[in-house]
Amino acid sequence: MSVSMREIAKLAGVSSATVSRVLNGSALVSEETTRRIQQILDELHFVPNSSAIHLKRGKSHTYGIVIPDLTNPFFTELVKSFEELLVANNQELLIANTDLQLTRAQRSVHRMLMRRVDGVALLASEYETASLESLVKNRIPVVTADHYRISPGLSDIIVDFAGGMDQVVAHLRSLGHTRVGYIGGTKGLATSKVRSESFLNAIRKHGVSTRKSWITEGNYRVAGGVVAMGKILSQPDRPSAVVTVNDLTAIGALRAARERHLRIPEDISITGWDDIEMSDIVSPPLTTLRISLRQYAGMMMEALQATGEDLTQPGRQFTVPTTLIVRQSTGPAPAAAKEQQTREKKRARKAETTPLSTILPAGIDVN
Amino acid sequence: MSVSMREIAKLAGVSSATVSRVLNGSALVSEETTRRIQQILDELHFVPNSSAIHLKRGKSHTYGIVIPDLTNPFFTELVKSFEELLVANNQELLIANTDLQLTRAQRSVHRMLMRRVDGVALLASEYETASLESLVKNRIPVVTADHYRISPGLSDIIVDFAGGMDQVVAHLRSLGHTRVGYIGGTKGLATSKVRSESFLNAIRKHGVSTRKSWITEGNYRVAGGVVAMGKILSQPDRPSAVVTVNDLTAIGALRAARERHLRIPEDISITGWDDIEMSDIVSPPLTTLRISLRQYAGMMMEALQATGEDLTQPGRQFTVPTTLIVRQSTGPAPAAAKEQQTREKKRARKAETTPLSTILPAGIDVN
DNA sequence: CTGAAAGCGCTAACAA
DNA sequence: TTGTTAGCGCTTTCAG
Repeated sequence: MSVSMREIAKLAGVSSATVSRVLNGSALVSEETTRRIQQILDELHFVPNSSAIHLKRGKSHTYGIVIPDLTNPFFTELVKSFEELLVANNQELLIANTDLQLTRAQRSVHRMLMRRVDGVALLASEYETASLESLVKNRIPVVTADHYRISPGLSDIIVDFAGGMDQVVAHLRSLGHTRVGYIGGTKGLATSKVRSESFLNAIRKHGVSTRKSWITEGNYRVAGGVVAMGKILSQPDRPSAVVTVNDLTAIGALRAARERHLRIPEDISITGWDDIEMSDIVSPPLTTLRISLRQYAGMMMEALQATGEDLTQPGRQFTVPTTLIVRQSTGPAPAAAKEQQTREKKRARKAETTPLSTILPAGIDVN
Repeated sequence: MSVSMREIAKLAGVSSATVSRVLNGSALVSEETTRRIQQILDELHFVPNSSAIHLKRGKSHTYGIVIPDLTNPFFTELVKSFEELLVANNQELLIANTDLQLTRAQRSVHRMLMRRVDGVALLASEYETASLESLVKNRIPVVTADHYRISPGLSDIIVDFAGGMDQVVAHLRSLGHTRVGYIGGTKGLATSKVRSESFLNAIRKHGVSTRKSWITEGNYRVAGGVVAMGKILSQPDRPSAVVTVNDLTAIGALRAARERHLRIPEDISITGWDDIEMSDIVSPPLTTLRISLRQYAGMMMEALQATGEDLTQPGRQFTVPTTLIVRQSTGPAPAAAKEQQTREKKRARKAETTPLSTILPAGIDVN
């Protein structure tokens, strides 16, 4: 076992209360004793036991975050932003990775409960009501992502899918695309449904056409994008652009297209969503929708703190906006259905019809 | 505050000791009381307070891991493996991201100390002696990465850089490369030095030449690779292959080469290190050295547990091997110094001189 | 089979 | 300015 306050006190010839006072900088302890105690503290490398403090004070100063996939950059980047915020506020972060497994999600929540965390950000989408319920029952503030539901102690942050889809589709339309496909997220998740509906609405609004066989599902990961894009590309009649549900999916789609020797964006345009660091690094760099992670993390904090004050409050609904980032994975649509024949023409027209306003690479400091 | 055992006890008309017994499944409590207590437990969604348990039992059942960059896939993938191991062992993982800032590293270690973690994996390289020292002084088992030093309570895991460099350089040599450049890691870090020396040794051994201006430094990130590769490529006389210190650096190098319209591997070959998931996704997929993260995580566990038993033991030195994964970022060397002229010839010879034994993509389940 | 009591390391009245 | 005391929520002898 490590050193305890009592031992320090004994060595200094004072009571543990005095040591505690020195440790907390508080109170008016004589300079003399302070110095003496401080010296012993340093010598013995004393570090207070947080469990004891927590037990006594009843505050854990810890927030939890439950994410579905630690290897998805969107989440790690978000975790990073959130952690920075917490550290600045003298709080700790407990991270739990569920790997999309229900049991792991439940255990994670259970651990957070045991820790008596001050709040939980639940970004896993496969949680069932049980986890959420026990959190709420235990009066712990919760903030969810794209859950589309709030209640006392439960806030929610939704991404503006409608607005974002509107932006991408408008962008594609302005490039001349009228036949657009879609790769969505895991089937059965509420957020997947909202996203695909937003896509369909945008399609309708902008007079762009699609067809059932061009609407596919992925799993928010690269592999899912590869498979889904394969399905779209194996059809005799292909769309000239494919909108995907997130950057990892888009990267998979890119890969599938490359395997079939299609040029991007000359033969087919692809868009992503999230603007993870990687999206500017793949070839070609992805046109995507950026979500400000600082903003997102800030909303999580705000939601958790607000609810923390008063658990009877209804909880808040936040909406995080998206920004269209145009890079090289989208370009003018091939003129006609038989793309092959139009390459020459297209090259000639390229200079005038390319409204690509490229922005600086994100997250890459080249100098 | 949440429900405590005492309240449960009161409701069940028993003492808290009995409730504790039921909770721990232990002892011989009558079925009748067990059932009665269990019901109340369920009804009230009771979850024990881990701080109290920790305080009482003196065991935190928590390990800590300090990493320099949460957005570097190598680390997140490692964290994931490590966490899986821990969860299987009923332990928890406390993650700390230092973002390469010394103060953050120190604070992280301090938090781990407060938590009385059972062991710490210190993967940050910028830690100064102070952090390590307080860990050791507090009798907490520590395992470091590429620290090249062990002592009582302090184990170390080193990657077999010598062996790995030998493999890459041999591979390049067999492809006809005799002029090879190198992009290393952040200057001043011990591990960077070991890596570059390993490279130089391998170069010598295989009769490959390099030159001072081809030996550059990055920062283990994409941006550093871009800059370093830029320096190499801006020289009138270029190497035909560049070995880099990790995959992120290699990806940066790839990017820099692409910006200069060089074809890879036709014009220049590039190798990475780590075999992160992304390395098989970029274009072209990277030839790299794989480090088994399961193995690495297993070693961390083993080291921590072994030292945990007996802190007077000297600590162990582990070496993790590497496996060369050949993908498409390396190919036959251009025949002569003036690469441009040899393209045609090379194409003709390609069939016979290409010993690329491509392996299946890692981490991508296409079906 | 169950309860009483002590104590893990710390803080916060309240006294002195 | 400092010490005494009680107690946070739990486990664990030791009695009964």
